Amino acid sequence: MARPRSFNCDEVLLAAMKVFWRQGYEASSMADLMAATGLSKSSLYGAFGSKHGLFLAAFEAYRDERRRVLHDLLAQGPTAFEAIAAFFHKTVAHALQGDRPFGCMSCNEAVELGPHDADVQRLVESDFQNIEEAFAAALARGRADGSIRPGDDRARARFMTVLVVGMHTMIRARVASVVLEDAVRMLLDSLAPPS
Amino acid sequence: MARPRSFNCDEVLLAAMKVFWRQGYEASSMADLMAATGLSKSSLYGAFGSKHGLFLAAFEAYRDERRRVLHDLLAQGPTAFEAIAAFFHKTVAHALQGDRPFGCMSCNEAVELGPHDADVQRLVESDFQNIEEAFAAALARGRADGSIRPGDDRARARFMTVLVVGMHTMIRARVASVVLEDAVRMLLDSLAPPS
DNA sequence: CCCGATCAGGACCAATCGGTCCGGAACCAA
DNA sequence: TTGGTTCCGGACCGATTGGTCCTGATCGGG
Repeated sequence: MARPRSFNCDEVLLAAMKVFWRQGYEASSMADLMAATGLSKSSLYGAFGSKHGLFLAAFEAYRDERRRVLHDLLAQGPTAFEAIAAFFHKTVAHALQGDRPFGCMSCNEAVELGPHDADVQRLVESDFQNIEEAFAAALARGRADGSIRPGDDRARARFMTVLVVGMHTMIRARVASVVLEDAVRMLLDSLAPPS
Repeated sequence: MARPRSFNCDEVLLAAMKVFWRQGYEASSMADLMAATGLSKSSLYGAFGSKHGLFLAAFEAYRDERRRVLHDLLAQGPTAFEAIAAFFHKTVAHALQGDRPFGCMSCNEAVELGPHDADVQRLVESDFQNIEEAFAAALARGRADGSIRPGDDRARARFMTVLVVGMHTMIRARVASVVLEDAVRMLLDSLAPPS
């Protein structure tokens, strides 16, 4: 045929995703995206059609990647309780780290584009659903290994999802980390088996 | 002297606040604000100096108003537990209502401007602090009237703050209300005194 | 070899943005 | 009445935006 694509689509989407994640959709200009991806405007429009198309592709990549990481994190560790504890502590630690106080891209875009963009709303919803399912799976494991107090696991998974969303929003606001630590402690207390 | 101000500053700020609340800062144009406030561009710039100045004034009005409402809501009712339960149920009901799925302005601006605007970050932080204090006061009342299980009230107030922030973000994303209801139920279960 | 596709890069466009300025009408105190 | 102030509304500005189009160089399969 002819000359093939000379760039890696996944790497381009990853670079674009970082820009959108940090700055949001409207605040990210095509110039920013060209610089971050290393591609020319012609190539970006040729491959993704529009800024919005590039955004949706990058957002979808974010969601899929996050789903993988989340399931992996919550599946490891000796017990489900310890996996959950490690996950939340790591989330708080990221907030302290300072170089990445960008929160969660789904939360950010739920706020910015959610009310006006059905495609984005759908992706946000599926990401939140993924989080809930990952927690539900971890709670099921906890029920099996006895590391978590018995309870309504579906409701608890939803509860934890809301908590994670709130934490990420507050991380982006650079709230004092002690607030997050206290919240995590309260959650873990409610999950720990009765002594 | 000369001709006095012919508009009510509070009403203007309230109108501007609604626009910013729903659309965010960047997505709100001066034309939107002129239409909502009923003032001309000249008057707006004369009174507030800039779009950013108008925004900060409107945001501050939001924070102050919210502080009042929150303390009032959590102080009424026969017991602290019932006041807290009513507050969370009302929050969820607002999400169902449909005509106001705008979430919380502080959460929205924490996401949009928080990372880049120190003034906004300060206002967001103080709003979150106000929420925490309102919950702390309610928990103290609950300790006195025996309607709430004893525990670490400061940590619990922070926990509830994170939860509220998460709920508002998810409300803006138009998430299924059952998720919020489950989360509220889990919270109230953890606050209810042992039977 | 050579056609067809992809690349970079810049010219260019219409639209929108926040902000400034000006003219004239409205208003009130002195 | 007069002078200072506020109001509106529109003209105007420079900057930036997403998007289109074109040129030319580059590359690879038939």
